[in-house]
Amino acid sequence: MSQTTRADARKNRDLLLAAAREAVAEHGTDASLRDIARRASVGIGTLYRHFPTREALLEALLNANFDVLHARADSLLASPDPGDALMTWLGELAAGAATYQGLPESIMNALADEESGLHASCAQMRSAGGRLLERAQQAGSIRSDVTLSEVIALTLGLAWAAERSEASDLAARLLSTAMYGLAARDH
Amino acid sequence: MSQTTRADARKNRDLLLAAAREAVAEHGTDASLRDIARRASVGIGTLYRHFPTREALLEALLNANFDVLHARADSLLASPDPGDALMTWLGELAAGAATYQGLPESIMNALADEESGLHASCAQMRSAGGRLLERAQQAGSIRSDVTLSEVIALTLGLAWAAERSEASDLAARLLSTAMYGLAARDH
DNA sequence: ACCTGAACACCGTTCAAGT
DNA sequence: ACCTGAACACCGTTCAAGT
Repeated sequence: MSQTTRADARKNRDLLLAAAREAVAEHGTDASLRDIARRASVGIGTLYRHFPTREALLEALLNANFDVLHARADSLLASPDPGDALMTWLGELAAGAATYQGLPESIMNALADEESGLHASCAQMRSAGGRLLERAQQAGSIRSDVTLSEVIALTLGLAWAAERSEASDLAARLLSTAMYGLAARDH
Repeated sequence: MSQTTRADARKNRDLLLAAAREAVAEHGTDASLRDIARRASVGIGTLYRHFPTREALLEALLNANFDVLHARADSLLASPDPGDALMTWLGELAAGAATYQGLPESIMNALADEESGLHASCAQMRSAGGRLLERAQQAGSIRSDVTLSEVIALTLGLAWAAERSEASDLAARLLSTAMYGLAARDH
């Protein structure tokens, strides 16, 4: 990353990331690390030197995706309907988690484990959603007794379920159903 | 199983099941098969002879649990409130799926894969829930556009999410929230 | 400073050899 | 009919030896 990085190291890092992207696309989040090193034509030790854990590798892989989700949350914060804004964002979270097989699980695990190399990214993502949730609750469109962690867990749980299903729109359908459950009612 | 089974084979089967129960309780659904054979003081080949796949072993392990769930569905079919009955049963499904770590995933996979040794048990369980869902929909307490597979996927997804969380009541909380979403509304 | 790959301790699964 | 465990092809992870 820094400008003092040796050119060969920098190149290996890039090769590893490209190989990882391929392998994870094919085999999901728990793709073989050995296989990734092989694809990158690099020793397995080199992979470990650049990415000490699988989660650190995933973090590098998903960086851009998290940034997009974060930016989306910020822009949705300015949209007129707070309830719709949250719903839209959760839908994008679910869609993003469907990028790679096993990703909902990786994110969920990372949120629960502060030591995970993926924790910071995920926690930041969650916080971004938190602002949308607060706004929706203050606007009275979402139940006030519901927690940020619950909303995220719900969304990732549905994304997880959708992974193991032929119905490609399952996540969206389940999410929209669940949103009815999250809606505040005045009776 | 049959009465012509040799006594030693029968004994090994029982030893394997007891060992599996222990190992799965400790390490979840993907406990090491080798470790199970070791705990049973049996060759790894013997495990494979009795249970050709991990799913077949799980099936034997979970048999009784599925029977209970099935019976519960039947008895709840006679309860006065169809909506409550479904909710209660789904709650018990979620609780049952929390028996072993990884069980929601095993069930979900089995439902999606007809070749799985666990498929029949799970499909039967799902059907039992189907009768409760139909009744609740005919009574007008559950939205009619919702599918049996969706309701099961929703429930297992929430049970899965609850696995990775400190809040022990998360599954129940999420499920009750989701049930609001499943409720039919007359406005 | 970085890279390599052998080495270690595990897997799941099969199958020839035994009783 | 059933049991055994060596054998095979994989893992993740570490670390001495190299440049």
